[in-house]
Amino acid sequence: MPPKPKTELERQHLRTLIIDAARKLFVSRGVDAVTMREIAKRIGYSATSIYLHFADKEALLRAICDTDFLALARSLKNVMLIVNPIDRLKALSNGYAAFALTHPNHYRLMFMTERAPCDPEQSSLQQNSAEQDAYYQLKTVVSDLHAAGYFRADLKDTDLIAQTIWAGMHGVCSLQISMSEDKWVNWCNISARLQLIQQVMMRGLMKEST
Amino acid sequence: MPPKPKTELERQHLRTLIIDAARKLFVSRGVDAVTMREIAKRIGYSATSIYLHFADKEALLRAICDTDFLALARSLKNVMLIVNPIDRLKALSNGYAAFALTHPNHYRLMFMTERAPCDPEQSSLQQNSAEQDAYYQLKTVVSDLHAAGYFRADLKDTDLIAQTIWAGMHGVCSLQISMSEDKWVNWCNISARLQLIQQVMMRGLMKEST
DNA sequence: GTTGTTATATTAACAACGTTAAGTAAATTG
DNA sequence: CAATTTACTTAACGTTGTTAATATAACAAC
Repeated sequence: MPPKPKTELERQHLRTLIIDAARKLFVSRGVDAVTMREIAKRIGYSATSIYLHFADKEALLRAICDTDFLALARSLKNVMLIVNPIDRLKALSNGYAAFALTHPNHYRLMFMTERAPCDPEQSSLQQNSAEQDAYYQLKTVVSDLHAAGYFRADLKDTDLIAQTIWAGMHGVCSLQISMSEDKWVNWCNISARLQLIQQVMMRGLMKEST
Repeated sequence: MPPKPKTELERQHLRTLIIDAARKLFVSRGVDAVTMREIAKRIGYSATSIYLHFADKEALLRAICDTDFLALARSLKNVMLIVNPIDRLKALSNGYAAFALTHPNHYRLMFMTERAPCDPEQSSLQQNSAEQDAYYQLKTVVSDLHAAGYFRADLKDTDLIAQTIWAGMHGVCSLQISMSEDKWVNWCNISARLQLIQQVMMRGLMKEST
């Protein structure tokens, strides 16, 4: 393949090409199949070419994570338009679970794998953006619910509430992803588990009247 | 090293020697450092000798998991003696979290890593044993609480309740293990998160009167 | 006691991985 | 047109998991 002359910011295009190829590999063949050589093959380049765009595999995986975080936030963008905060929280939870269970390998990479901690300074994503930051989306709903007086009187830290709700959903989703085939446990239907954890979160965090 | 004559069931001893060496490696140097060669070095054998006792690395990891599951159940054995089921559930949750957070690498291996599903038939552990099966321990407490009429009227499936409590605890612990260094989220104190999820579970699952 | 046979371990070696070094061809620059 | 730079490739290295080939020691049989 003949080496072309220098290019402007179509370097960026190549970066996203690499990332997309890797993400498709993730989906179709799982984590272990995502090798530098295989990624390169998919885009018609040599494996070493990837190193012209990413310092190492870790950096590439981080970039993939960024893309996935963005995809998650985008998939939740519409539910943020729901006015009623209770309905919005339910829809947000359901959307989160849907993302996790339809993209288990991506979810694994994003939330279940050891990785150099994500630094907002270095990320391409905008923190506290309603369209790019899923955690901010959750925190917004929690804030709205808090302002409307839904939560129990002793609950004042919106971060703490948000992280607890997240933990509940993440617990169900991640157990489903990594252990649902395990015969040791008599697993209940995933829908039932998702429904109950949401109910429990609501009941546990909110005032009785609700 | 001179090859000794055949041995009886001190083969078993060698197996546990390998497993223990690997587990210590897990603790001290993390998942990536656990290579067949490094394990072998620790026990003074050649890497290929391990294959006389385990089919492959997966089988060894599964055996390590078994040992860890047993260790978890053992660490919870004493709390099972608590008579009051509410106190017992609290103690069980706290013990579970303590295990997870003091042995994060083991916890990762047990509950957060892709692995051939554990088949009770092949496991060395006894299912439904109060001393070897942590899930059974949880289910027992849930059953006791259910029998004593603590749970809301619409909750009848003890498996579903147990799995939901588990998911809540697992959610907090696993997020702590894999994301606590992440700067994107303004993480609250882990103790506060553990306390709140337990409260929420109790309130969410049990009758108001409690 | 020599001879097999078997069990236990070793060293060599392979394929696949991430990654670095060295080399090559096209465009740009003086 | 020579020199440099850019974008890539192929070779190669070190480390993995794993298999093949080999060696050594005990036991059994005659």
